[in-house]
Amino acid sequence: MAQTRVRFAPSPTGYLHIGGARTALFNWLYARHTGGQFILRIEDTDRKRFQADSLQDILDSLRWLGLDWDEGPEVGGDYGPYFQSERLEIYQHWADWLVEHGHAYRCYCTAEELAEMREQQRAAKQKIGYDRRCRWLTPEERAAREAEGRAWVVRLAVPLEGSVTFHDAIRGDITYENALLQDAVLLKSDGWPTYHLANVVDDHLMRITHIMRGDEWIASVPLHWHLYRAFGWEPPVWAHLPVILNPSGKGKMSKREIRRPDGAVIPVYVRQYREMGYLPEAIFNFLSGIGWSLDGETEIYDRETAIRAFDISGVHPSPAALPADKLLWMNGVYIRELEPDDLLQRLTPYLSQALSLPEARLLEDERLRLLLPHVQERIKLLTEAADLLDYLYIEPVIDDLKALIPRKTTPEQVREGLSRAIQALESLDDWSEAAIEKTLRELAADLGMKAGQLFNPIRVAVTGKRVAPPLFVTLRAVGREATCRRLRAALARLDNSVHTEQASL
RNA sequence: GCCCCCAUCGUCUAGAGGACUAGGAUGUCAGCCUUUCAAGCUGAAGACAGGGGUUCGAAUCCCCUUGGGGGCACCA
Repeated sequence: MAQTRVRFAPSPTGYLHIGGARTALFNWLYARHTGGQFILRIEDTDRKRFQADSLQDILDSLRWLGLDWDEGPEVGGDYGPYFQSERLEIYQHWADWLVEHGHAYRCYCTAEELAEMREQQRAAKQKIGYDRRCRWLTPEERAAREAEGRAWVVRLAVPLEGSVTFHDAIRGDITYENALLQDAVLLKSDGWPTYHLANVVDDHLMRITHIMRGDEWIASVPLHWHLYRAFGWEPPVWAHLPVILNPSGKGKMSKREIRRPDGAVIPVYVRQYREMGYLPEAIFNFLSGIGWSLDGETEIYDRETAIRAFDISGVHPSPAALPADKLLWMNGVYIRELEPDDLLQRLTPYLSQALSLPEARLLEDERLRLLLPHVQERIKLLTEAADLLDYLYIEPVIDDLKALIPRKTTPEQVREGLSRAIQALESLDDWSEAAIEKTLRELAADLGMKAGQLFNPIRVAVTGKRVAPPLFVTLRAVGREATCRRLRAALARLDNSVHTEQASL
């Protein structure tokens, strides 16, 4: 059997969508599984919707996910060009060919005429659709219109009767009545092709063996089928992937950012996931599990494992809601599996941005390395790390003094605890975790307080947060001087508040 | 409106007529651990959309209903 050749054919009308990424991923997996080629083709025939920065985003996002292409932009290949905008003569040639062989015809209708036709159809409650008026033009009528210099499009002359049955590798046989089909436009009046023509011509010329794409394309397969037949070409294998639905399960995944009832933002572009601190390997793993599963048991697996196991026959046809909470969990799993150095490398750009610090300074900061393992098991997104580390670089602000007072603890106890902690820590010779722990535990016992009653106020005083990495390593990282300074500051605020806020405390 | 596709826990899924008392994961809840929060460990609740067939036997096959999704452009 000939080598497998699959393609991902995005349109540069927007950033790479998560659903598009899944389509690309499945194609890529199949190419790698079969040892075939994965081709990237840019379908830029819609000049109205073209967005200049989207092409770069698509390339960047695919590379970020590790979906490398064997032929396509910036890579080349033997079947180029890979931009449809550079293949216009090819489409025009084949459009002419179809007209000459009676499979297509020139239609001279203007947009106004078509609008009027639809209006009449609506009024008469007839079926809406092109009535093929130009299909039946006599040679004389045609010549007259050409002589007038009227603009024309090329339309496919679909059979009026009969039906098409084609096979879908995921869904089986699907039948459409020809009578329901439109004489679709193949070549626009500006000489550019529509999707239908360009797609069929390119897939054939590029020797594509399998078409895997979103199932919103199913309805246009009959048209393509007729095109292949008119050309006398062998159609590839079709496999229509289930669409990804919104996390709510309602409707196809939005094209733009969506918001959950609880206010959480569900990103839809790959770049948004990257910005939020998702790992590419987590996205890869996650996406592969929508509409396909490795074995029904294993959730976490690497790309080699997925490549080995992937097959079109394992793709199941039903639409799936994007399980956003599962992705978050999975990202946490991948973060926890990272080697410390790797984690630091990946974290640095996010920290640098959040804390406005140069990356170099972060990379050489030993205190960061000390805290890193503890941050690692507490974050599910790379962007969450800053909140667990910022007190290393900025003096904490305690907005709410109540945060200093644990439950079942009096302000007096806290004041006593902080005050004694300062004394004990200032005179501590050995600023190690073990020594700090021993000191503070003994102090708590001495004061007759539970560990938390003493530790929690210290945590808040030193980090400004109720939630932070474990206390002793945190104090070690922050350093004796800063620790004691912050404890004193907290104590002072507490003393100060006795007069002004006593009632509320 | 017409056409097409789809249908297992809230969600992602396993399930190719008997191995199903329907498995895994996530999420939720409870407990343990514990200096906070996580992580980890235990445990619990939670699904074959409904109705007809076919068959000795149906989550699995067929039909209908219902529900969901998609398509009907000189967009892809």
